Amino acid sequence: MPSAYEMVADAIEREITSGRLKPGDQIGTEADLVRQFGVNRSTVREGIRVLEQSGFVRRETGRKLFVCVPRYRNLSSRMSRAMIINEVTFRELYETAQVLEGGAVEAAVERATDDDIAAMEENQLRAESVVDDPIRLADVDTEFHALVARSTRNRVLELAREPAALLFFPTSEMICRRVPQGGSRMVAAHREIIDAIKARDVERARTWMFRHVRDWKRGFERAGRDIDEPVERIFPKLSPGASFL
Amino acid sequence: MPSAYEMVADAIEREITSGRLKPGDQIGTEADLVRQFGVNRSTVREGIRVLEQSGFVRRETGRKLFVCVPRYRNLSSRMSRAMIINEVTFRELYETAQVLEGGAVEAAVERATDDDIAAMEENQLRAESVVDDPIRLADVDTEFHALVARSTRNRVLELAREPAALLFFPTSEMICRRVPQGGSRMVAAHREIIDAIKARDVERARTWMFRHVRDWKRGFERAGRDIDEPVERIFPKLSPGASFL
DNA sequence: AAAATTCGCTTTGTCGGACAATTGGCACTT
DNA sequence: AAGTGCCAATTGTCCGACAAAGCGAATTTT
Repeated sequence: MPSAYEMVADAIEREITSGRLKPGDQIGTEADLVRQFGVNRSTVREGIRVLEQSGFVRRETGRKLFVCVPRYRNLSSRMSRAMIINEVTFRELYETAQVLEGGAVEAAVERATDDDIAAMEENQLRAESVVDDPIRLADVDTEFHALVARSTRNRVLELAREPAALLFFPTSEMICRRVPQGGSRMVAAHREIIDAIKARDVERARTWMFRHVRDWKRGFERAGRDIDEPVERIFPKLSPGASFL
Repeated sequence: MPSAYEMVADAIEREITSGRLKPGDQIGTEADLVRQFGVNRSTVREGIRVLEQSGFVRRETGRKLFVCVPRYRNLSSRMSRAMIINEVTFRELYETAQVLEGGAVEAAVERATDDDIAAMEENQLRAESVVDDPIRLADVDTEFHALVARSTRNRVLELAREPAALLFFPTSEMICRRVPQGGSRMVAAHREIIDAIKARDVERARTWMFRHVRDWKRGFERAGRDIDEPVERIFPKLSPGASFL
């Protein structure tokens, strides 16, 4: 027997997943829902919290409850935190990065538009200008990979890599900070990858992405870390600068 | 300024992510939290709903609030629903499946234990026995891929594929039902994959996984579907039989 | 008349208290 | 010691209330 607040949340969620409520639609006020479901406002509010947390509805600055397309960021960030608690190791992260970034760059070679490439070039300019600033460089690197992923025009793939990607940044930052020439190698790899995408050269793109990710692992090892160590609290907090996502 | 219930949720979440509260630990009663945070019980309860939905805490049949390792199933299923609402296409699903299942089988070749292989063999036996029952076969197929993923000993990779995998099942079922000999081809492919894993033959494993996934797409096409069609409501409900996940 | 301001209504966030149902633990019985 | 029944604790839900913040409309100002 599901409790009342669960029924409220489920009922509204069904309205959304079934398409009867579409993104952008407004949901009634709390008082409306009270009347609609015949439960107390406290109960309605608990149901709303569930939906809000699920990402199905959003409230904007204390007002107006409206349906929204669940933005992945929420879910991804929660998955990232789940991974931390589960004490996943750097090795797991690395291996997954090879698979996902390799797959992403392959699809990007196939589908990247001129706009996508322009965005990467712009990113590259910024990368070159902050090559000696570990924090900024790690941030730019994270963005670079997100740009590659977006170029795939594949939201499922983009989504699949995001939880892990959120954990890339903090480690990248640590690596850039501790490994001399890590920055220049990174920028050089990006250059090759962009050129390979431009030339629609899948093999070259995969090769350089592979090297780039392998460098990332080597940097991690040279920084004196054990790759079988949990990524647990290697970093202070989750990607403070990844605001562009 | 964050609202009170958010502060409660954040505070408890920090206790968990920082490691001060460990999985299995009990969190005080609602009354305790009321005293601890100096807010009303309704407020505490809203905060608890948020945490519960995030997967950080769980309540067992109306009692005892305890910290738990966020189990991915919740998050994955939510991501799947998000993908449906975003109207991802079969093509996106297919492309991602190639990347992820290919990567998974490669890691599985490297790390599968005897137990893993035994589980796959057992799964294969069941597959052979239900080769003409589309629903059961699709269910067994989903389990097969989950077994491969588990063999990787890579929770990040396992997690990355799960949201997409939850969408595989319903389409598999449709394909098995509509394409004659789809079942036998599937069983044959599984056989090859298992043998390749046993033989630690990466190339063969990748090749057959690739064929297997490609068959899946072909089945989809032969069933008269357009692969650029949103997977929206191809299926009635989300994986009713995937209880083993 | 157009723009700015003020006033009031609505809605949210929070609070305090209340009650039935369920559960856990404890004392009591066998 | 094991089983049983009672009491206290706890949860789910409800009711009513209030301050703060936003929105709209009426009003005032330019």
